Amino acid sequence: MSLTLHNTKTRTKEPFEPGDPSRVTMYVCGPTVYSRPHIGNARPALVFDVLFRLLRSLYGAEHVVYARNITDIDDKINAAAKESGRPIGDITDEFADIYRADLNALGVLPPTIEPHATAHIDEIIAMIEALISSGHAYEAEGHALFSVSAFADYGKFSNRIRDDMIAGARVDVAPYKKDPADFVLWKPSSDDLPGWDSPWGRGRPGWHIECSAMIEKHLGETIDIHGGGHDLIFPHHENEIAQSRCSHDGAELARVWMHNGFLTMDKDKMSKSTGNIVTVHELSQDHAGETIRFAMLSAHYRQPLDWSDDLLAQAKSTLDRIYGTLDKLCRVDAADDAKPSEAFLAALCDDMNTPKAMAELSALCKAANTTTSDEERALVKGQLLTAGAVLGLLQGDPSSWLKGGTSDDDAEIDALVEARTAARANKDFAESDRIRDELAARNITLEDGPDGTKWRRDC
RNA sequence: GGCCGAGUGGCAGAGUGGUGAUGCAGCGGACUGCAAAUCCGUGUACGUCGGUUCGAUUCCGGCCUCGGCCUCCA
Repeated sequence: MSLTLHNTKTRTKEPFEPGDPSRVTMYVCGPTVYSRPHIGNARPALVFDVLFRLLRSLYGAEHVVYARNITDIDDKINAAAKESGRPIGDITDEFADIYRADLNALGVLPPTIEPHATAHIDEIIAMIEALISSGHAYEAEGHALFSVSAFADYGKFSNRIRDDMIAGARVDVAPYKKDPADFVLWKPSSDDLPGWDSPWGRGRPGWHIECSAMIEKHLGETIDIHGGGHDLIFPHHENEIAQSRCSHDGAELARVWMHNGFLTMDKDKMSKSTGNIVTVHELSQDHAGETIRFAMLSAHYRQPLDWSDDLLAQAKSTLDRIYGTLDKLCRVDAADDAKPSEAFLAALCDDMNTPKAMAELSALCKAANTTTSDEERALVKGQLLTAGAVLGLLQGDPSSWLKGGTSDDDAEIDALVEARTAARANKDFAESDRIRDELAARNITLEDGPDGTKWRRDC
């Protein structure tokens, strides 16, 4: 199955061809750790988790190297530290842990490498020094600045014309800049801010340089896939490209650039600065991580997605149906050589068309529920489970899913169900219906089937 | 102003130059003691105005509306 991916660089879908199929490299811009991640922050992590799983299944788990960074030096972190009076390291550690825990709850696999910016100061300084000595950057008043005029392709990636940007007057026109579009590689730190000694004095790295330095160190000069949110195309990725290519004799930084679309709430961009957010933590209080994951993947990753309670409710209903099907197959062993169906893989390999892939899941459910062949049931069960694994879904115990996990009153419910079964055996339908009504009042729904009565918790 | 992207049936959301994905919800039926689940059936959907075409939701152009980036931002 050949993989096709949309490349931001060319704005088209292209066949994916890694430089080395035995070492497929992917880098995704991770979080700046100073607050809890909101569900919008989780989209790239989730989307590229699916790509990570897909690449592992296509090239072999040992042949994919996925790096997602942690930015632990940043002015917002400094501000949070000052406000709370806590040491910066405390804050970055706490929120990095929360980030990992929140993503874990959504079924996101840990990346192969999780580089921290502060652990790569030497590499950052070395890259800046090289850029200065090659004439692509310069020092000014304790800063190191990248000279955009030294990179002829600057602006090509994000399709931006320099004069328009400067005319916008929103770039920081600092007096020490040779050109208003030049951006900071290194900036001085006052004594109360974290800083490292450098050839340009005590200071800290600019925003973009950490990614260039960490990619070079862990993945190489040219990587296969670079991902992130749509808003990072400019300036972040444009600047990364400038730094890295000028450090590497013009070698391209990434063969494929992928950018996920944004989440909205009530049609407005979800953004920390506007407060229009819901955190992963909050969502996880009321919804299973798998429901949240399913909801996120129900739209194509490049499309905008309006996040709402209704979206989550629909995701839950659909998952209930699939798990209900799997529950009916509980006595069937999945086929030994199980693998996802061709149609499912074809959908995912078409630029990660998760909605279409999920439609295939429904087709499999229908097949399972209509066939009379045990052989086909085994086949379909295997296809459902292996397809689910690529999406990071459906790996839970179906019965447990339907019951909403384990609860203190499970035994009591089981007892009532047994009592009802006894009543039904005696044709005492008044009593059996009374028990069912009693359970219904507690959001318990019963299903009488060939394997006896099953129950599930609706919420 | 420049640059992106989007407008699909009650909702979500794929896709395609010509037989109306898929899920949720609704309706009818089968099944069931009755339900539930499941299955079967059921919807004259593609912002708008033109153009190309035998034929356009799908291609081209104009327009309208909405969102994003151009400053930190997933």
